[in-house]
Amino acid sequence: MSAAEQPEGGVRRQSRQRSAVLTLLDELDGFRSAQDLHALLRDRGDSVGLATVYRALQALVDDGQLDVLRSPDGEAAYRRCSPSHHHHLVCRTCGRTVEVADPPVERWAARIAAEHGFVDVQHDVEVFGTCAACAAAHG
Amino acid sequence: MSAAEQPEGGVRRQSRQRSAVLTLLDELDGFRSAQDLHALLRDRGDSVGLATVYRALQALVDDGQLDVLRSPDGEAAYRRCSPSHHHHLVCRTCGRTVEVADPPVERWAARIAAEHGFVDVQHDVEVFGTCAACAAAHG
DNA sequence: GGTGCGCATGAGAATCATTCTCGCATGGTC
DNA sequence: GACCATGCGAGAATGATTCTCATGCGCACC
Repeated sequence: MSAAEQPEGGVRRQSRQRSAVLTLLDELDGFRSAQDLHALLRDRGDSVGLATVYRALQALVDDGQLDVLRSPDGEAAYRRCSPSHHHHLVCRTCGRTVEVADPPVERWAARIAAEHGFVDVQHDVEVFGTCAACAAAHG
Repeated sequence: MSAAEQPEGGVRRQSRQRSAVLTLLDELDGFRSAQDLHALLRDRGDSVGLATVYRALQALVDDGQLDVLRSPDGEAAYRRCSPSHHHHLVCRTCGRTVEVADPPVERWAARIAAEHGFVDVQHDVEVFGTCAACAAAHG
């Protein structure tokens, strides 16, 4: 833990557990917590250790194959998504997620940062709401 | 935990510890974690329990006097700020923060949500970067 | 097809932030 | 000045995530 940050790791080995995690995420369309995913895997018979789920998720995040979201109570939620830059519109009732890619926000963030002399800018945008289906069911 | 969510609390009592937390936050201009704040209070001689710091912070957040930010490693960070709606531009090196209030993003979020049939919309935007001072010091 | 190396796995312990418990102190009110 | 609810503090409890370490197994090579 002093210097080398393994530039491109070694081989990323294929394993039953990792494909199980990825497969499960492919079938779900909302953000799920690591604990949730672990429970779901157990349910469907794919016995996987909790630590392994965390490791698999981190590896996938590193690869850019997953997006992470931190719920207000501190739990991390993961979701399979396209590798290009985008943001999320999340239903706070059913968890359904829509990927949103919109140049205006990107430009806005860049402009705001530039105005204040900030460089090397990243941004983080999430929009929460109630989707049409849930709003209808609720009313 | 069944029904009553004390609508407007009772009396919010004044105490040495609460003012100490608020005073400290007034003097700092970046986001600080609860643990940090607790340590700082101890350092300056204001002996305050950790639980009390958390309670005070939550009360202040409820009052809208503080903003909360969740760092990627799951720690919550707090900062004194204006009560009106705004977002933050945060220096990832020194933690310096600039409040940004800009109508375009608000409109963007509302539009995106509307396009997908979402209602009752909230959004969460943070912009991270390196401020001019830190960029200069670093290069 | 067989062998070996090294990363991956898994169970449980460890860690860390946060919340809860409970008895005591004290602010604010009458 | 007394009373009662709310705040305090120390430490235990909780819950998510990470670490440890012995064993398992994917994959490259023969």
